[in-house]
Amino acid sequence: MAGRTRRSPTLCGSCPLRKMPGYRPFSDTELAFVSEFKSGELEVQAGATVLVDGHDSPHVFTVLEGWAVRLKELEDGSRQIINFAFPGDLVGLQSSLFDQMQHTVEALTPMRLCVFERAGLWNLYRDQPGLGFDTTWLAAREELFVAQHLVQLGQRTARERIAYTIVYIFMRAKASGLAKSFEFDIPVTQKDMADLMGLSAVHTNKVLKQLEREGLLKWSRSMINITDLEGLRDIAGEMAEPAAARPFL
Amino acid sequence: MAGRTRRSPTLCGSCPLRKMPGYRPFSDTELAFVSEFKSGELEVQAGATVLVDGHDSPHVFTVLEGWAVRLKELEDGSRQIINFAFPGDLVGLQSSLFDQMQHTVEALTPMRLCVFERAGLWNLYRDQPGLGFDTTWLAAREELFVAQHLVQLGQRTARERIAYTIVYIFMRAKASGLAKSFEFDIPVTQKDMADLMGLSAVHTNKVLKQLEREGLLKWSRSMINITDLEGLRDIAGEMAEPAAARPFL
DNA sequence: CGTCTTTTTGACCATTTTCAATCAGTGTGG
DNA sequence: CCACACTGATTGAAAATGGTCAAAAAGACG
Repeated sequence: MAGRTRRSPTLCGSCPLRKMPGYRPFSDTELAFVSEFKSGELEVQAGATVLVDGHDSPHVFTVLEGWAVRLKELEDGSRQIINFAFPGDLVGLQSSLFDQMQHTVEALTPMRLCVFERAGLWNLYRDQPGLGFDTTWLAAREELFVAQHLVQLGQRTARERIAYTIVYIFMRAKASGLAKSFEFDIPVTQKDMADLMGLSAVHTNKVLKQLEREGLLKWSRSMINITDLEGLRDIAGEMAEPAAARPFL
Repeated sequence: MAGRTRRSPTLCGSCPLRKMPGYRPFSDTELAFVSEFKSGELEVQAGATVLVDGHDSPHVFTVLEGWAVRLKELEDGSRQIINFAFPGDLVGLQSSLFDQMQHTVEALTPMRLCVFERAGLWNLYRDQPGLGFDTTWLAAREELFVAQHLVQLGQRTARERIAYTIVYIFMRAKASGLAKSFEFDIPVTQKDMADLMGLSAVHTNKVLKQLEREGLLKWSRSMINITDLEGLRDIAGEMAEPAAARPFL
């Protein structure tokens, strides 16, 4: 729960996400509502825990900057990453709907998150049906992504899963402005990738090295360079993503 | 897409689900809205395909009676079951939100589904914010279930996954009135269980037999008898479910 | 009954895990 | 600036969980 309120909160009117292509623009009344709804900004360091499994939170957040993971930790110490959270993604909705988080949210990079009072969520549905609709859209898209991950774990080989993960991360990072080209910062360890795809870190490394030998990618330190996206896509298989401009709060 | 309109559609006012414990009751205006929103009823046979992956559907459905599976079929013929759909569950929302289904929905038993026009969904958000909220609730719960499955596939052994699945099915079937006691009809083949938990049918069978030898359950034909729920729970591990009374449309 | 699907079992195989060690990169304090 | 510590990456060898193949048994259905 490390973090502090920021000195100069971003104004919704000049929200950097709204300028990005692929993000649905707001109407004036929506903008006014969200500006009012937003109660603050949370800034956390890399590695910080934003939300804790099993706990309640009075807030919902929208990622403004940075990457996070949503993950589940088991008693035996193993962990399963459920998905990443990128800018524009909502985190903590579970807490508002079910009174308690069912997973933990951890920052992979320094992050800034818009803070909303859970209590105000109801007003959103009442006053801004379009934003209510958007919230459902975001929740359903999240389900879609998790289901796609499930398909990988259930039916595909380690090689396919790894290729899928690379393409998935690239696609999402690109869409959220965190990757400008085929070479980009990836604040994800090989262990993280292993924990996402249900593999051991050792085997993940072996497969990655093999893909590297085949000239598909190059991963050094926290930088990845995708040298053959089409090749990776072929291995990865189907990668559905909603076409429409995505909403966000 | 087999199915036909039913002779005598169920009236929302006398919806059997509303009488079930654990289902959130409607207010009068909500009831009136949904009665109007409901445009028909779809009755299908066991094995019928309700919604097809990759296709668009002008409808959203609420399961009124019966079980379905939501699944993804791969090019190589393998399939991954994403989740079951029980009475009260919404299916086809993806089609309304993303213009196309990202999975197939198949009936496991004869089913009846309430039909809603996708075009009317927007009115629901506008006129009945509470129901809009409920729709988000349902979508988020679905994500929660899929994430729980993901954790099983990623981190747990075959034995644990099978025990988890049995308990999960029991819990959901009980809550939706499809299981009255520890012994109930289970219209799920061992292959289905395998396809849900990312295992082979052969290994699934071996594990099930082992659990049977240990006196935890008995599964003959399409009937399952849970003889030691606590034992299964111990193996299954954490089984989160939202406590609050669930909404439905 | 005869056919089809599903379940069951045994034998063998292999993808992936676990274990063990080394190496590389990064950060810290003296 | 260097020794030390720590985390993450890399590699090889051994072990194992779970998969594939094959075939028979048991239901289900017309």
